[in-house]
This record gives sequence, structure tokens and C-alpha cells, in this order.
Amino acid sequence: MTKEISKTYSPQSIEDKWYSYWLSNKYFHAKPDEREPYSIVIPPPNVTGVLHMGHMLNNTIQDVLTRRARMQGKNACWVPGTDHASIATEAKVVQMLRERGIKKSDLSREDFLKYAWEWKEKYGGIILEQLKKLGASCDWDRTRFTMEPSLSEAVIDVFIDLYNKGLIYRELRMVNWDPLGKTALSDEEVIFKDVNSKLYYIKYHLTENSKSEILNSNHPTSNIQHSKFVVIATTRPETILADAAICVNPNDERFKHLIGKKALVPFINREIEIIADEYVAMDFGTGCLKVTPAHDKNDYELGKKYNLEVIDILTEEGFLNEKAQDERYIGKDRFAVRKQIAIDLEEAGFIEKIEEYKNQVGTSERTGAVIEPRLTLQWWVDMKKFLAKNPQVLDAVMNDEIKFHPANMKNTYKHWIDNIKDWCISRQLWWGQQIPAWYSEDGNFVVAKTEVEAIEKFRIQHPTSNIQHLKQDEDVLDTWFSSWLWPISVFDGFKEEGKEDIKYFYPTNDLVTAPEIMFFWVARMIMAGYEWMGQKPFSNVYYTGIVRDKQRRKMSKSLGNSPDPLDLIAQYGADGVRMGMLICSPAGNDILFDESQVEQGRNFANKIWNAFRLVKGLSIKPDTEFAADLLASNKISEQWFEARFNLALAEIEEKCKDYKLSEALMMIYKLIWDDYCAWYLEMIKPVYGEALNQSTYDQTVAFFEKLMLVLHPFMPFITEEIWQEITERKEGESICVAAYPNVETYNYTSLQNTFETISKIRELRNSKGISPKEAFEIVIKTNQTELYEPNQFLIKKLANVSSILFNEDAPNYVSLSVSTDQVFVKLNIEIDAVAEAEKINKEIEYLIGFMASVDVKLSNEKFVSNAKPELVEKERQKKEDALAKIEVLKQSLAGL
RNA sequence: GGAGGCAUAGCUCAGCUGGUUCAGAGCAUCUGCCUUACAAGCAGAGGGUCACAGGUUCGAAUCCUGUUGCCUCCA
Repeated sequence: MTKEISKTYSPQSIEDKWYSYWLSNKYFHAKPDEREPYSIVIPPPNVTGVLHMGHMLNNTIQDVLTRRARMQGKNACWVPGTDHASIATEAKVVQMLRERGIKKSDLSREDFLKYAWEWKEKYGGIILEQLKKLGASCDWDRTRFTMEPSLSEAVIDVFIDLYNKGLIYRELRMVNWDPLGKTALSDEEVIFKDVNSKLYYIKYHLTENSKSEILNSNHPTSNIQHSKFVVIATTRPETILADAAICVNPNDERFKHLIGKKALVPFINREIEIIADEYVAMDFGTGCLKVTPAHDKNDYELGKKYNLEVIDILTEEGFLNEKAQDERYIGKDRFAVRKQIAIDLEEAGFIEKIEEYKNQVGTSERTGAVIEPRLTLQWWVDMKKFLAKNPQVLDAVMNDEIKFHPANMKNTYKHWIDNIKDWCISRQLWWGQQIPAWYSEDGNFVVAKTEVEAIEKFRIQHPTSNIQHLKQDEDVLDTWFSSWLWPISVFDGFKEEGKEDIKYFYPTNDLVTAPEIMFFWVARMIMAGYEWMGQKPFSNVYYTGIVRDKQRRKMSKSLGNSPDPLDLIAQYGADGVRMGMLICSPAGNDILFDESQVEQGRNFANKIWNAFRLVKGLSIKPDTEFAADLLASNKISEQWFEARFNLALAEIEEKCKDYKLSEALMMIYKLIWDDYCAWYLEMIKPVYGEALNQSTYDQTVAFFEKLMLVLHPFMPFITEEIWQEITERKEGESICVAAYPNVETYNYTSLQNTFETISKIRELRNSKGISPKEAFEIVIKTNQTELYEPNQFLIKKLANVSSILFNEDAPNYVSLSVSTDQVFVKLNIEIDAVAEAEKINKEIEYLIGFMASVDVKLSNEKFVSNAKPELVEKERQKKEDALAKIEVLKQSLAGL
């Protein structure tokens, strides 16, 4: 019977089998009907992406939510897809071309895009295939891509719409420039990193000095005031070549006399003025600030204020250009120049000192390159205006119309909204949606969907412009400018026709995402939702943590500390990996991933598998062939588990409602392992070679089935396998679409004292080193025999007890405390009366101490008068119980 | 520099509007068992001044204040 089922669970073949069964039966496909809808849109992974542990966690959670909803009778739809990821993808394509010996600069835009699409078709979207291994129950028929034609069209329409509403403008501004990606970035795409750098103190000679004096001056400048220099401090000495002024604080006594004078930039001897502004911090560096409007945001603002020249000495790749004036540096990378110019300055005597300095530099989220502030013409969304038009963007989150889990993320969200900056949406790339702006040769432009429309608009808006050679804007839109439409565009919400999906599935229910893209994506989807749908895009946002290794380092490819999820699945099974990821990942908390957790998951699967083997291997006979007391005992066991199950289910549902999935999973784990396997199955298991009665067997199978249903969202594969095998199923049935159990009423049968008796006897056996095979005789002293009497069968079976007597004398027995009762066990070995007495005395001592503390409370008038009456009553009960117990213990002392 | 959060067993975390479900869970550790479902297992056990110092209260892990340490986000 059990011979055919293998002793250990092997997931591989089972997982593949059921996943293709689910696909071929289209259980994950959803279309609008009369049922209540439930929808989730996937945070679209980069089309260049490969599954990493973060995806595993994120998508497991989405799958749990989706599968639960589906089983609870909702029309569940989880929409998958990928993001075109402008910068990342373009970088990959450029790299592929380089390997083939092709330079991007040699290609036309059209040719480049042809290669890019080719790349996308070939390598893009591997990640979606990997998700299938995880068991993701996405509606694959709905797979979308942010750059597919209809989604791109929506993006363009939205741009035009916002432009027409006056929410988009084009302006020359300082942006975050990525010299590697050669594009502008939004503030959100810049990551600040701590670096150890150097603070260079550089002398600028005042123009009163003659040239020869400058070159020969080597004397130390201990007193700035009387020297013929000013000294400025900078971490970026190469930018001195772009200096336009020096600035001091007008209140700074040290430098008042210098205001209005002129200084010379080292090497190139450009004359710059010393100006005064309160912006300068007197206590930082030397108190003199070099002003470099082209290469620093604050300096740029200062430059605007004082009408300073903007001298941009960097190329788009971050190399120095001819404006740097010094031949030694032109054409070289800014970091190489930084090193070299420091040496040269030092040799020429311009360096006063160099200090070690810790500062933060911005780097590109996608390429890692150090960001250069750069003055360029870019397209912007006016966020303040946008929010003024859509106040719900903040309100809905603050009043929980859109619920954040965990809720404290609301603060972060509010802070961002309150300090919002305009969104730079243009990128100097080719892979993406090209900006629908058209320029005439004389510099006018219109925003229009097509060239034909553009010509029309020119005729009206700029009738004098020459429209012979209109040129479309070269730039594309920020990737997030398409992702923010995702919950709308995947349901074709921007199309004129086919509105059934959007009407039915929007707003979506849950969004599961990482906290770091709250601003990039979550906030902007909320904006788009209100702007174009007039409604929130989702009701709940579940923020997952970041997956870290045991040393709390973020898992990353470069550190090599991230296991390959597919290897893990191959080794432990998808169910095991899912369980391992979820078991310790409360919402918002980082998860410290450790392979031992996945092992725990695999072990759990194996445990379930063996319970299945046991149940499947039972032989069954009709109830009529069994003695009444055995049937009664089994009935008690069934009732007990039924109660346990419903109690636990209610709690599990509560936890799930609060999105505390890891706690819910832990409860299921304990329900199955401890309650069902360790207790229930042991209680009803017939002695070897004997059969089980039919009615108990039926119940046992029914319980097993229910347990599988509850566990299925978390561990879909093994639960399907067992659900299919444990009883007869029809073709086309699946646990995926089976009804989730409801909490039912039950008769509560407390086996508390019985279980405690069993445990205490086992403990005694353990501590005395007595074999489990040796049976004991016991006497139970209690005034509640009804708590034990019906369960004698169970006590005998599980604790190996041969006979049970009630309230008889028990001379020379060992006494055990069970709740307020005493259980006496007859041991066949000599018992140490002195040691026993000591043990009992200790217990009495403890109880007296305990009573004393209760008495303190009870004699405290303020407690008795202030505390709730039931609480006072409880304390009284405690005292009574303790008294009764002391009495019993004293009796057994006397008996020794 | 600004905002928010955290500190409970070796590790990861539960502990709601103060009071026997208040010191809990899982893992890890230790002891004894290959007891015919499972050694990926079974039966037990030992681990904590609830970061520190004050305060409020009859009563504080829980509320308040300060200190220290750590984390995240923003500039």
C-alpha cells in the first residue's frame, strides 16, 4: 500500500506537471463576468531583467493574494508584463552592438531601433518564463509590454494631453546628467553614495599681484587677511577652470575688504570677481566659495542671481572640452583631470593644504555613473500644478482610501508630496517613446501626434515659420512616464473602444512593490489614476522589504551574495522556496535571506507528504466492526481537531486581512505540523496492522483536504498534488479554483488537561531515562474527573499508560502537576523519597510566593477599587487555585 | 542638516487602545530515541532586568521625557 509512494517528496516532476495542467485549463485567465473582480498588476520587471530574490519575494506575495482571491470565488486577474527600461535596455543594446563591432553613433535612429527590437525579441522577457517556475498564476494571455504599440500610443496621448493642459513645459535647467548613459535623469533616479574624497584648499591670487609674483610665491599663508590670495576649498579641483566668481558672506569680517576685488583662476588666469552673498556658510571650508554655475546646482542659482557667465567645460561624456582652456586637460575624463590638476596645482604652489573628506556623490540608478549637474533643455511636468488639480493624490493615502501596508509609509509619502519637485521626463536616448514635439528651422515648436497634425498646428500657432523641414524632438520619454499609466493601460483604459476590462477590473485591488519605488512609481500611478480615470488605481499597497543576506548586505549581482532563484527551486522545489521566503518577511521589513529557511520550507513539504502517505496507506473497515469506546475516542479526536481548525482558520483570515502573510503562514505551518500531524494523526492512528473505522477516516481525509485548501495559496504545487490524489477527482478539477473553507461553528472540546498529562508523563520518562516502551500505571487526583475520564483512551495511547485510577491513594508514586490537578505515576524503579519531597517542597514554596504577590494586589485598596471587577475576580480565583494545589501537594508529601 | 522608524531568547520576529493567552513563536542549541508516515523525523529541555535612565500609575515590554546605538528616506 504505502510502497508506491516515495518516502521523500520530490517536487520537480510534480511542479512541472501541475503548472502545465493549470495553463492548459486556463484557470488563470480572467474576463469580466458577474462575479466580484479582483485584480493585481505586476510591477513590470525590466525587459532586460533576470529573476532575482527580490522578484521572488514580491511575486510570491502577489501570487498568494491572487490565489486566495480566486479560491474565495472572486474573478481574479493578475496581469503580467515587462517594462522597456530605456536606459538599461539601450545600454544592453549598445553593448551588444559593440561586441559586433558596430558603434551606435554610426547608426541611424531607425537602424538602431531595429537592432533594439531584435534584442528584445531574443532576450527580453526571460523573467516572465522564470516566474512560471515559481508557480505564478498570472493571466499570461494578458501579458503586456510598456513599449508595445497601443501602450506607446497612450503615452504619447497623455503627453499631448498634459501639454495642452499646461502641465508640461520645456525649459533650460540644471539637470542630473548621466555621462555614461549620456542622458538626463530625474531626481528619483539619482542615488547618493558616501565616498572618501579630498578637500583641496586652493589659492587664487588677487589681481593686484603682478604675474611674476604669482609664479614665485611660495610663502605660507597663515594669515589670509594680509596675504594676496584668497583660498577656497573644493572637492572637485578640475572645476576651477569653469569658475565664474568667488563668493563670501557679506557678514564675514575676514573678507569684507575683498568684496568687489578680482582674483585669477590658477593656470588660465581668468579674472573673476569676488562677490558677497549670505548663502555662503562662514564656517565651512575657508569661508570663500568658488562659484561654478555650469557644474553645480547651487552655484547655478547664485550665477543667475548675479548674472554670472556659465562656462560649461564638460562634454556630454564627462570629458573636458576646449572651454577649459588649458591644453593639458582638454579631451580628458573629469576624474583623470581631477588627479592631474591636483598634482599640477601642488607643483605650481597653488595648494595650501589637502584634507581627507567624506561627502556624498550622486550616481545614476541605472548605469552607476557619477552624476554631473548639467545645464540642458529638457521637458518637465509641473508637479505642483498637477497636485493642485488632483488633491486626492495626497488625501486618498492620508485617509486610507488607499491603504499602505505598513501604514507608517504614509509619512514618507506625505513628506515627498509636500516637497515635490518638477519631474524631468525627457531622456537623450532612442529606446522609448519619442517626444511628440516638432520644431521648425527657426526654433518654434508645436506638440502634435503626427507630422501632419504638426503642420496644421504650425499654420495656426506659428504662421510665419517655415514648415518645410519640421524635425521631431530627438529625445524619448522617461520610462516611468509609461509605467505610471500601467494600471490603466494594461486594461486598455486609454482606448476609445473595448472598455469592458477597464470598467470591470479598475481600480485594481492590491499592489505589491518595493518601498524604494514609492516615488518613481506608486505615487505617480496614483496621480495618473486621478487625472485620467478620476479614481484611485488600487486600494492597497503592500510594501515588501529588501532581500538581504545574513550580514544585512543587499543582495546584488556584483557582490555575488545572491543565490540564483532557479537553482534554489531546482534544489528545494518552488513550494519550499516560497515558504522559505515568506515565513520571515513581515510587510515593510527587510528579509534576511538564509538558505536554511528554504530548507525549512522543503522539510515542511516533506512532512505534509508523509502525512499523506500515512492517510493514503490506512486500511478501513466499517464502524460497526469497532468497539464503542474506540469509536467514542476517535469522535473526541475529530471534534477536537475540528475546533482547532476553525479556531486557527479564523485567526489566519484575520492575519491575511491585515496583510500579515508571514504570520498567517506560520499559523498554517503549526496547524498542520503540530495539531494535525503531531496530535491528531497520532490520536486516531490505529495500532500497527489494524484498520481505521470508516467515519473517522472520512473525517481525516476531509480535514486534510481543508488544510490543503488553506495552504494552497502559499504552496500551490504540493497542495494540488495531494488534493488530487487524496480522493477521487473529475477531469478538469483543480484546487486552484476549489472553494476556500469558511470558518464553521464547532463544539469546543478542551483536551488541555489531557494533553498536559501526556506531555508531563513523557517528560518524566525522558528525565528518568525510561524507555517509551515501558507502560505506567497512574492515578489522577482531581475534582474534575470529566476532564480526563472520556479521554483515558488517548492518555493510554499517547503516553503509554496501562491503567488510570481517579482519586485513589498513590503511595510512593511520583507526582506531576497538571493545571490545578495532580497526576501520580507509579514507577518500577526505586524513587528517591528525599529528592521527591524536595521537589514538592519547592513547588509549594513557589506557590506560597505566588499567593503572596496576589495578596499584595488584593489587599491594595486602590487596585480593588480601580481595576475592572472581572480582573479582581480573576485574582481571587488565582488565589483559590493556588490554595487548592498546595493542599494536594501537602497530601502527596505526607504519602511519601 | 531635515523626516520617519527600530531596539524583546544565539538568530528572525509576535506582543492591539497599560492588568494570567505576559514574558511568546519559529529557527538554532542541548538530551534521549532509526517507536513500520516522516532522522528532511519523534519525544523532551534549557535560553530574556523586554537597550539605558527617569517619570505617570494601585499596576509599564506596552504611555511620557531624556540618553545611547542602529536602519531607511530626503537634502
